[in-house]
Amino acid sequence: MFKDLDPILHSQLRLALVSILISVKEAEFTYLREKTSATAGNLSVQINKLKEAGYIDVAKQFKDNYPQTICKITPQGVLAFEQYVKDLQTYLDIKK
Amino acid sequence: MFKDLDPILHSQLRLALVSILISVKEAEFTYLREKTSATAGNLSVQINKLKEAGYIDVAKQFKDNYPQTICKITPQGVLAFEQYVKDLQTYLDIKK
DNA sequence: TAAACTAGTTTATTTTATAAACCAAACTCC
DNA sequence: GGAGTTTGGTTTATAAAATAAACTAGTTTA
Repeated sequence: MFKDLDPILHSQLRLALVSILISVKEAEFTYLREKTSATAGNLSVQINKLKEAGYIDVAKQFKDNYPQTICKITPQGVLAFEQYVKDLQTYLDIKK
Repeated sequence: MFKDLDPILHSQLRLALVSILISVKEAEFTYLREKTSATAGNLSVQINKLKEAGYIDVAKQFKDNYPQTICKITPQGVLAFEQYVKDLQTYLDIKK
């Protein structure tokens, strides 16, 4: 009946991040921070979890003398998101 | 952009419970336990949270000598669920 | 009448999410 | 050129949540 929901994605902030990254393909830390209104600390932690899950790739570099963190969704991340949406349907489609 | 998700409903088990209760209008503890495969302890806790949030009504009685707990969704619970689904769309509809 | 089962609740443990504090380097501007 | 501020984060601490384990109270069965 109900499918188990991927706990990595069943988190408001991480879901938002993956949602953004699927639509833009690549985004920097500060952009993600603005779009999600997350605190930097929380964002840092959740980005790491998504990275460890293999759902995003994270590249650190310097831009205009400042550190810059760039995130990109992986094929695995796309699949996980699609599966999550499918699984979620089992909770939302209410058959009368 | 992203709407905050009702934390009461953004939980796999509680979402499943509300989902069931919207479709059946009334269900007993043991039925909910079977449908969700939850442990009794977890179910007990989550039912109480939904009750405290005003999303369900809980009635305790005896049936065939055994205690029986019956849960029913409230109008507020229906509204909260509908809002949750709407808010969730902001995470799932990806505009390319 | 002892063992096992029903239908839960309560308490404890683990896991998560979040916030607060911190860090290093770069700018600002007097 | 040094104090204070800002950028772009990370790490650590705290709060909240989910879950599991242990317990209660009573019932049925052998």
